[in-house]
This record gives sequence, structure tokens and C-alpha cells, in this order.
Amino acid sequence: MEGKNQSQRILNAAYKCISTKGYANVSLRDIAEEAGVVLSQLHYYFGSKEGLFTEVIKMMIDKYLKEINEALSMGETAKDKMLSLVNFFKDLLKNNPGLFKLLYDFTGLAMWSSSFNSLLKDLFNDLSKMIEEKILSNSALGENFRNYSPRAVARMILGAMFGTGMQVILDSNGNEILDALNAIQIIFE
Amino acid sequence: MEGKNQSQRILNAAYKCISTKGYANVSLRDIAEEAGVVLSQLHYYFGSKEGLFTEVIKMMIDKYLKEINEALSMGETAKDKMLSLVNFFKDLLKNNPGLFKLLYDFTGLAMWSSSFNSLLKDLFNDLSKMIEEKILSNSALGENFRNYSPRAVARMILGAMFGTGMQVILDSNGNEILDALNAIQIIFE
DNA sequence: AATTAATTCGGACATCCGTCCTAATATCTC
DNA sequence: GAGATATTAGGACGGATGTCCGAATTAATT
Repeated sequence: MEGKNQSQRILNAAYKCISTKGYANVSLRDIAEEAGVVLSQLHYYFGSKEGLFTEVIKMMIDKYLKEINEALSMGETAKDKMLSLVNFFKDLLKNNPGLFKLLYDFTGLAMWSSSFNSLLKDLFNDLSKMIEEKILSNSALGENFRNYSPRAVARMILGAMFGTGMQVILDSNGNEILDALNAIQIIFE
Repeated sequence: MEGKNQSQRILNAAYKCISTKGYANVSLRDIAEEAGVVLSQLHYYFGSKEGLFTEVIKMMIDKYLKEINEALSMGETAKDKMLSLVNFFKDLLKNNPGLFKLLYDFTGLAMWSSSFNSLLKDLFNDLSKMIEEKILSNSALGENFRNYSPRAVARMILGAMFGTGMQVILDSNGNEILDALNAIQIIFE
């Protein structure tokens, strides 16, 4: 009766291990132990390390798409939505840094492994599209925006979040850097 | 007579291997072979894997500090300097993506390993200071900048470069995304 | 030329890793 | 309840990795 539970427990354990210790520092044995399961169970349910990690990535992707979509649904004006997005990211970095590290780790993995590349590529594609549609589309933006396509601006906003977030994580007492996230809003003022 | 040459050759081989195949996919044996050297030589000259990688990181850091400093020395106005910085990054991503991947990889490493953390933390610290001093200090910036400290804006600009560059690398046919780098200049218009 | 130090070489080591295989146990079907 | 199926358990495997050691070779010093 633990059937579906078992694979879910493994998945959660994998998620926890990787987001706590980093992808490179986690072995399947670590995950099995964290899940309270015998090593061979991981292959029984997921076939291989790659199969397991693929599921973890999909789990993470769903979480990001859902939460960021929610954040972008708050507020009316582009300025408000941008603030909401910034606040989401600040909250994420402060209260759930593991989730951000997970994204960073897997993105790095996707730079070298073609197996994971499309998953992550699609994620950033979807996120930039979301930003483009929800923030940059219908509202009347300043004349500054004429020179750049909404797509390019959305990519840049997303990149600024990611790159600034990285600096926050890197500097463990970097609460000061958190303010840098606010500075993204400069393009709407 | 190869004395100093030998360690330099190892260093170069390590640099090449890591920037080509990714940190996680490189073994000391790979590096030794690339350098045309016996495995034990790596420990003779660098003591340990960590010691060798530390030197590679320092090499990379010097390169970034030097090149970005050069880019920021071109042009007079903040707008011009910003354009120069953007062009440097575009050129880097197009003609030397291995160097960017190296930065991404080691930054990820630094998130988990305290040994490398301070090295990378200092790099981003120095880079943001450079941006702050060379672009955001003396010139008369628009009134939009009143709301955010120059330090925060510099961090954000640096983050935008990094995060947008990551997206370019991730999408191998992402020449379109390269334009997103230009969009950073929106804050100066 | 003889002695000492520095470098190069080859291989062994212990350990960890992902994967696989077989037997035992539980669950389900009829 | 018997038989088939699905799950769990434990261990072995081949291979790869970082590290270390002793001998051979080369260079430096006297």
C-alpha cells in the first residue's frame, strides 16, 4: 500500500538531498538513505540516475511555473506586476534558497548534458514568455521600450533575477544584495 | 628545463578540459593526458585536486577582471561604457563561450564548497564595484536612479549580464537571445 | 666526479559510484 | 487458498576516481 507513496518518497528525498548538498555531492545511496529505502528501489522505480533526476527537474519546473505565474497575476499595472515578481524572488531567496540552488545546479548540468538541456531551455523559454505577456504586452510602456523587443526585455528581466539571485546566494550574509533585486524596477520608472 | 613550464602546461590543460567538458565531467587523468604528463605530476605541483582548481579559478578571475576593466575604460558617457560592456559580453558568448561556462561552473561550485566561495564572492564584489565606479559614479544619471543605490544598480547590471548570458549558452541556437543583452541599456535611456 | 636535491614515472591503494541480479516477501487475481 | 504479479531486500559487479608511494631519472651543487 506504499506503492505510489514509495516512489514519491524517493522523489522527495532526492529533491531534499540535491537542494541541500548540491547535485555533485549527492549519490544514489544518499537519496536511498534519506528516503528510508534500499538502494535498488531507486532503479526499480526510475530506471537510472538520469531517470530519477529528470523527474526531480520536472517537479522543480512545475513549482517555478506555478509560483511565478501566481506572482505575475498579482497587481494591475506593469509596475505592480514587476514589484510582485521581485518580491516573489526576494522571498524565495530568503526562505527557500534550496529551490534557487536547485535551479542553478540543474541549469549548469543542462549546459553540458543534452538530456537535460531541453527541459531547462523550455523552462526559461516559458518564463520569459510569461513575463512578456503578463508584464510587457498590453500596457502602455514608456518610450524607452521602443528600441527593444518585448521578448528581449523579458529575457533580460529574467536574467537579471537569476544573476542577482546568484549573487545573493553566493554571499551568505548578502542581505544587502537583496536590495539589488529592487533595482530591476528601474526600467519602469 | 621544463620546470616552470610543466606546471603551466598542467594549468592550461586543466583550464581547457574544464571549459570544454565541464567541471563535473573532468578527471585528473583527463587533465594529465591533455597536458601530456603523468598523473602523479598533478599532485607534485598542486598537492590536490582542490589546489589545482584553485589556481585555475585564480587564472580565470584575473582574465575577467582584466578584460572587463578594459571594456569599461572605453567610451566616455555612462551610456557608451554600458554599450562597451554589453559588446564585450556578446563577443565573449559568441567567440569564447568556454570562458563563460567556466565562470558559471565555478560559481555553482562556490555555492556549496566553502573553499571556493570567497574567491568567487570577491570576484563578483570586485566586478560590481568596477561597474559602480566606472559607469554609475560621476556622470549625471537620470532621476530614475535616485531611488536605488549605485551599488544595487551595479549588482543588478552584473546579474543581468550573467543571467542573460546563461540563457544564451543554454540555447545553442540562441543568437536571438543575444539581443537581450542589449536590452540592459534600457536603464540609460 | 661525487653527492644531493628536484623532478618524472609507473603503479598500487582504498573508496565510492551506478548498475544489475537473485532471492525473499507482500499484494493481487481468480 | 493457490498461483501469478508486483514490490522489497541485500549484495555483488566492474569501473572510475583522488591520493599516495617507491624507484628511476635528471639537474644542481660542491
